[in-house]
Amino acid sequence: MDPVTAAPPADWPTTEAQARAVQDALRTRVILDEDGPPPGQGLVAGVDVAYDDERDLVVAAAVVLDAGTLEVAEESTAVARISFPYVPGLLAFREIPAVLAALGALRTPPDLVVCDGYGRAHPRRFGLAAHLGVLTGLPSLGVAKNPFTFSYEDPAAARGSVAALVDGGEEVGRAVRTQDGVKPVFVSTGHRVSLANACAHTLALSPHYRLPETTRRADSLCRRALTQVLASS
DNA sequence: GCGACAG
DNA sequence: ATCTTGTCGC
Repeated sequence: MDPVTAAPPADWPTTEAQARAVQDALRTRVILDEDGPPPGQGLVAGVDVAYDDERDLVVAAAVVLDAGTLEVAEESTAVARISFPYVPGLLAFREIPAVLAALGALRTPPDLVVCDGYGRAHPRRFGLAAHLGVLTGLPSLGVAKNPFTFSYEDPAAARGSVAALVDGGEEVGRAVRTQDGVKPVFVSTGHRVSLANACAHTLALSPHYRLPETTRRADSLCRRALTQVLASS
């Protein structure tokens, strides 16, 4: 399937101050008191992006898996101009236009969206997963590969072990060991999903590798799509 | 003030 | 994120 083309909204922020103001306004819409869909059922979408800084391009992929079998149900991709520089804490403004377009190109909306990065674990409690959840209305969570600026105790070595991810004395996420003896991933809630459920989803989606199948699939798809785009221009 | 900092 | 081959180990 060819990538759809995306453009940011006319009022997309230009400065860091504007972007932080958008986060402060939208964060009030995050829903934290829902458990979210049950792990192992329904459709789960993984989203990720790949960049070409030279050509100022970002390619997003959405891969929908059957949560029970982890088989691919549907895939989509989208291309956009890079709409914001990378600034820690403002990652969403770089990725969201392309990701929204990829999600919008799906025939069936998923029951849950799994993002690369953070949700509630964020300086202003409004990382990529929370932002995407609010804009789509879909339950969402974030799985990051690094602890960012947060602190945590190393979880026990066994798969399934968890430890709190702490920011200013508050548990903003969890370090989750998805494979025996392998570095944990860092899970936080996005929108309409509890932290416990977010961790359960992450484990259910990671039977064989450190990262969830959703993000592995989305990562490889957006890289392939970027290569395609570059080859055909 | 300086350094660190999701992707 | 991205630049990048072989290589150590199960």
